[in-house]
Amino acid sequence: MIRIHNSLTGEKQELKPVEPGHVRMYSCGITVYDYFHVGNARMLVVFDMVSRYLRHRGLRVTYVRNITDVDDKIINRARESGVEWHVHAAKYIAAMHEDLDKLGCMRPEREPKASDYIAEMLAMIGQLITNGYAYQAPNGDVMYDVHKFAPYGKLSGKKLDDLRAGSRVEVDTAKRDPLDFVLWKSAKPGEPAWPSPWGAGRPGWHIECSAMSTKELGEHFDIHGGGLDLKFPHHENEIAQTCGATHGRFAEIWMHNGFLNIDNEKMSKSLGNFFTTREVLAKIKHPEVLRFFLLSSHYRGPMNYSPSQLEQSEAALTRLYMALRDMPSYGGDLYTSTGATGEFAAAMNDDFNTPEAIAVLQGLARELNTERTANGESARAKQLASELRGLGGVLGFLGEDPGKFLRSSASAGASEAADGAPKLPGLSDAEVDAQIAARLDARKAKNWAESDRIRDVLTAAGVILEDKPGGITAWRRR
RNA sequence: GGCUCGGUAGCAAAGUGGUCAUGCAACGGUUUGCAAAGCCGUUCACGCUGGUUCGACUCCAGCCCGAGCCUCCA
Repeated sequence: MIRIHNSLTGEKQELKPVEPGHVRMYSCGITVYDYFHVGNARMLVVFDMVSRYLRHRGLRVTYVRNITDVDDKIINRARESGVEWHVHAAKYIAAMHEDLDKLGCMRPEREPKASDYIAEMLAMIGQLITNGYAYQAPNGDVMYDVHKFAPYGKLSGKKLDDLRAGSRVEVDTAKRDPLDFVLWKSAKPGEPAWPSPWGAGRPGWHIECSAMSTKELGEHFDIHGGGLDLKFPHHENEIAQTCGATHGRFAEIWMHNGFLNIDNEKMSKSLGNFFTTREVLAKIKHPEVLRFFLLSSHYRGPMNYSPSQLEQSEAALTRLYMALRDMPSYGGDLYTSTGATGEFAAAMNDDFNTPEAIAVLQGLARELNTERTANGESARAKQLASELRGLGGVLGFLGEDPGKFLRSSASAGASEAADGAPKLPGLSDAEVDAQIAARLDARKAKNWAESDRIRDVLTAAGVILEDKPGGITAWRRR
């Protein structure tokens, strides 16, 4: 039984797919005006993890994650770059896919782009007007009439009066109520526009997700996710739109991931604490380190991004890979478990408790180490290795060849390392092997001074040696 | 002001009414030519104040501190 915290009720509830055995989930993807930042990465990794786990449990999953490709920021950036908006968007969609592949995020079943769903949005807006939930304002914009939708505010726990009391909402005479939001923006010179019954224009942001999710998943599906900041107003508005137009039930469970903060503050450009995923990936040993970090705390809580925490994640992940080193990939049956699989499932079934699931992996690594020390590559060791690799795979890591992972290092320019240590001179694998061969000769001659000198050189280059029985020296990069 | 969510050992981070999280770091042991890695062991906790209880970090109340949302935002 999989229990998930539902933002709509504030409680955990059992996942019971509307269509038995088939989970349909939607998450609000990103707006492709730039490379996405590590906060976006958290949301993308979290919902990838959710979809992976549900699949792992044997459920059929249809995961839809949209791409917002029509938006003020895109239009502005495109203008600055002197290209058409869709050209700008296409560039960052390609970049997004590159970064997502590195992060180990599987492609969702569908990745609808807002600009391909204009017809569906117009149909929905028309239906909202018919149903009395929307009106065209004097300036030509079509607005949602918040008053007409009684449950408005349920998701975010807000009341219309309270929202107004907050009153940071700017006065807009085109609106009947300050909280009314735009469904269709009338065209402005130089902006993309599509014809509509209310004049040429482009869609408001909120209607995009209502149109795409219902078109792809129907009016009643299982999970709708996104970042905590989308809870209000975006998701609130989506509910108002979809339910207003279809009178359907829309999403059963709403999931929201917490923020990724920098120095305990939300990332923002004004504070200058803004990191793109791309630049972070360039600084770390392996992309899985970032994924591991993002899953090392529970998805709903806030988490803090810092180089030292990335280093801790690297160390923890390295420990897992060390346990798997020189263990070939056995095709063993994951489900004939040592018990860890059950513990892992119990953790994940409880609202996707990835930190606890990772603790299970660490326990498995310890058992594997102990077993290998005692009995070498025994049947049990193979079982443990297979299980560790398999369960890690459910979370989307431990997919790399251990030797390759351990010998990888941050790409050039990044060895300034999190702690500000000076950049280290790099050595190719072949150079390292040559040095080790030379050291082995020195060791055979019991020339410890020379042996240690060579090791010091390698250490300075970020290479750690491990002498094994039988004159074998394993190595890895730190 | 309204509405949320947090405060766990040096750093991160789970969890529970009554022996254990887990990882990193530190210390000791084992091992090693010396290391590294592994294993074993040790140190270091549950914001404050009351209450309930045989017993609370875990439940309740109050308080303090921090963050977020109420405006585009993962």
